[in-house]
Amino acid sequence: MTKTMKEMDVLRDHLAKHQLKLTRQRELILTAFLRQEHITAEAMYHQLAKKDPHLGLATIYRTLNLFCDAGIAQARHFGTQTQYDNISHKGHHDHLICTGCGTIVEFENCEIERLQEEVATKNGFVIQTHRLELYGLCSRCRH
Amino acid sequence: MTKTMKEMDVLRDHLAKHQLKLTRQRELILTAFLRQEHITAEAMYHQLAKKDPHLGLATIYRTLNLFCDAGIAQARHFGTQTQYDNISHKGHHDHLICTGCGTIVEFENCEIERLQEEVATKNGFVIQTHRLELYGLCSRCRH
DNA sequence: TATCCTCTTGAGACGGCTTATCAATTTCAA
DNA sequence: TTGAAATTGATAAGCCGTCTCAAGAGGATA
Repeated sequence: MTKTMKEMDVLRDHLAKHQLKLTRQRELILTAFLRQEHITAEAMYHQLAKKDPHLGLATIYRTLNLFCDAGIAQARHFGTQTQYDNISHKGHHDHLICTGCGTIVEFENCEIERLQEEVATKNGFVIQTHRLELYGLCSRCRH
Repeated sequence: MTKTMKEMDVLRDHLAKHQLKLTRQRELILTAFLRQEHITAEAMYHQLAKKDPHLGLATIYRTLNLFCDAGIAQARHFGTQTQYDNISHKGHHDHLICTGCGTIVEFENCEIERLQEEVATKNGFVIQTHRLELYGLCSRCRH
């Protein structure tokens, strides 16, 4: 079973549970979405314009938000725009963000993830996803 | 020397260095800002409406952004709004958020914070602030 | 302290991003 | 195949934050 199919099943499951329907547009957007780690609605709009010139921007926003509800995507506000992160990659990508120049460095740290699990367990939670963003100045912006 | 005075001096210093002026509004907003850990422009607008009904929202935005330039505050996008964090505030907490019922549990974990510093240093960053949110199901919502 | 140049303010216009509206279309269970 | 219900595309509307500009305030200088 490919990764794409796994996500598609998650979507199908969510749709069934909520009396929603699987449409051509939702399949198209999911397929495109799974090819990236994160993307904005606007960027996807341009990316898909070739494949379906009539696909509306509103539909993309609606669909990406649907993916968030289904647990496939996660919205992250950065600057004035919303980034939609692919959660299946997300588990291992946190962000260091320079408040000076906006540079984003991705990192992963198993030890931090382990401690997160520990905190969650201590509070009776089971983690589905998380968001960790460190804001500061990169070496260049400090001078 | 009180904490308020220390921040006020930082502001004065920044103003002097950039040929800016210390106004009644800037003093008022700084005093209010230092009383909180983080606040939105809109919230501060309502908070200060009693003290100065003519204080404009644009002035609050401009002033909070000025504080960011001066290194007193830090802007962080949260939801659709911008949160202005008080950088000198140390008692920072992170959040465990239940995706089932919306319950939010605050926690702090020194070990995680230490590891964050480590990651930042390794990448040449100096952290100003951070945000850590763990999303999952609480014990009640799992059943 | 009075003067004067410059910076700041307040009010509202403006612009970018996202969501709401609604008639036409599509999905899918029966 | 049919029909109720969900979805779509186009665009209007809404929200948040910034810009504009005339009126007002700060503060260096004498």
